Amino acid sequence: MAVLPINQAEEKIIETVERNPVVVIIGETGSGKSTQLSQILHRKGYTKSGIVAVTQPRRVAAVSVARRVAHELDVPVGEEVGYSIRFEDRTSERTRIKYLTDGVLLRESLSNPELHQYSVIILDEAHERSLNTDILLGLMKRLVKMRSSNLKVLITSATLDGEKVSRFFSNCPILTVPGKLFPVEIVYSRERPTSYIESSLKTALDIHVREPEGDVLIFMTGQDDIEKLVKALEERVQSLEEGSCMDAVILPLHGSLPPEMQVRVFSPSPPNCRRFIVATNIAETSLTVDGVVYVIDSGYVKQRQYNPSSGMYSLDVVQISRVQANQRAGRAGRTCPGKCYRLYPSFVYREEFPEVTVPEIQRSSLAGSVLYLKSLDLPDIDILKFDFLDPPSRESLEDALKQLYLVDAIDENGSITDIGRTMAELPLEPSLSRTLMEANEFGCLSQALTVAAMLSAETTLLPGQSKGTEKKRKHAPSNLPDGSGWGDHIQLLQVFENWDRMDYDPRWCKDNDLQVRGMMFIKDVRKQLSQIMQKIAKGPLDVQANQRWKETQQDYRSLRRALCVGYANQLAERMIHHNGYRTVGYKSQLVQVHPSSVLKTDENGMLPNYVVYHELIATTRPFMRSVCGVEMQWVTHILKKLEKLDIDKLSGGIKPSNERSNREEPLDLQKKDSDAVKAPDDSDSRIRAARDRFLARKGKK
DNA sequence: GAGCACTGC
Repeated sequence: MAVLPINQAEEKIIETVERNPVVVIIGETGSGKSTQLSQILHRKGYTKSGIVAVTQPRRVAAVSVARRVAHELDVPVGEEVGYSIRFEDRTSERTRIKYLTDGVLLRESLSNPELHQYSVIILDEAHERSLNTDILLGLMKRLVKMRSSNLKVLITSATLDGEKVSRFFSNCPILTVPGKLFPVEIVYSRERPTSYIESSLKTALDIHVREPEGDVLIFMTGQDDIEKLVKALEERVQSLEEGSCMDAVILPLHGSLPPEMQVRVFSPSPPNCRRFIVATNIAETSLTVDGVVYVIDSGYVKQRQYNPSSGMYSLDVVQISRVQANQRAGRAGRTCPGKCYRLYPSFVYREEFPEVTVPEIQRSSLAGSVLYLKSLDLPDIDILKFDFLDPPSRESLEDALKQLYLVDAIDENGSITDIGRTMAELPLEPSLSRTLMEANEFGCLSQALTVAAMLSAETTLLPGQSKGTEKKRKHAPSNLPDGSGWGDHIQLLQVFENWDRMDYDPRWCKDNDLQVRGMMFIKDVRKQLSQIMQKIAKGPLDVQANQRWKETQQDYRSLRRALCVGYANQLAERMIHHNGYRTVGYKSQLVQVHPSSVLKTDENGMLPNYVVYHELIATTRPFMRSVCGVEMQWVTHILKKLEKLDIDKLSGGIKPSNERSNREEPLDLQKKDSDAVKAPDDSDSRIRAARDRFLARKGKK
């Protein structure tokens, strides 16, 4: 075994850990921190009093690092060294070193808040700042105070941002371990490109003609641009004079590519052939492509962000951070010295790029996380004052409280209810966990379990809709069910029921353009949810997928009613005379049913008066994705609750009077929300009525 | 009448 940089620092690490409850360790790629830290502590006897836990943000990483360590210690996986990820617990009573995803550790701390079984907790890759890591950071801060005598916490980061983490943990020491990357030469563009597809194309061809062998990794923002660039590159490479340079293979790489296409990047390039990999930021951290010597960095990334005042997500192309730019450049120096071409001038990097990426906790809806924290019953903790490394905005926390109140997870004073406690046990977002509980009352639990599982992995439906085949598919009627007109949740239910009737035959998935792996995952999720529901009910429940499909009434009334209760925080009301909707409970927004929806109009061409939606997403316009028609009489209860809603009471009765009135205006100005997608102002009813008439006329034409 | 980056329990 080669000696890694971290082993040379072993003594220093041990000494520092023994004297301090928390230590920050900065180690670049190749330092060996993920595999060696746990072993160093194991050798020093830290596994005698408990388990050494190492968290990872991703499942594959947890598994592969655990395997590696087990191999180095020459033990079988699952014995002294094990791992635990969702659906797969490979640990035993003998396990001393345990790798796990941060989500699993969060679940464990729900049933065992002090995490007694662990003597050391290592939060690895903390610089990625995943939502779960950020919550764990806050919990660790409390935990080291409670268990100061018998718990060590190590936080590792790949960037020099350790100062901030150190300050968060009362100025704990920072150790730096060198990495093992080769030098990467940075080449900046002289000016900003007018089109970065063009610019990438030109740079890629320059490399191909002038530079010695080595693969090229190009970072783009999304599938569309990737496909355009791949096509352009293929044409241009072919037109190059034969024999003037080596051959070329061009490979796209992004998340919606089927797995068999993704793994193509792992087979090495044939001799005398250069590979061009055109990728999203999936190649930044999740997938490591070997053989890359050149990186082309567009300087942009597509990022999802949540606007708490409208309840809407948007997917925006934004500038990357300097940390991200360096991470991308580092991909060129893994096997030998490399080169990184940045398609932007150096002053843009220095003066415009933010230092670090905005952490996920400041870009997401926090309903689920807030419910989780409430269910931990942390004494004397007001959720608005929870100690986050980077606190989310007050607005975002208040939005979470409002959502939780509407689904009965907290009462009007902001205290968690029995319903909320049960919801927190389920690994689902609040709307779906609430739906399951209500469905259990209405006798349609088995159907709701299916819907919840399907929505947990929704991307599996109709994959690989490439532009070429799309038109054909539109005309070829799909064999899949249509939700009986009630919308997408019902369709998802019917799809799974059909598969169940085929005894979960993988061929059926293929015949219907459904990804087999995705559907298997859904089956696992459904099973897990069923087990948790049975545990909560302390007895057997009817959870068979197809228990009563023959008798199912065509209107799925009970299920839709359960969905209406669960999605009380995601309700929309149709405008008079046309099929646009306004959101209820948020700053009123004009939204449309997404065109991919199977929701049907009635004989007059009208959609239901009320729908609940799974998600609001602003792309070219604001859309509701996955909708379900609900009945007026179920909605009145929600409207009454909205009237009673008092956000100050919900936040714990503290009126932050001055602070709040001072802050609200500037916050609105700063907000980078869907103002870009201009929804008409709905405040004036006369304007609204006029617009309704106008749109209705337009509709008739 | 549109098209979504990436994770995770």
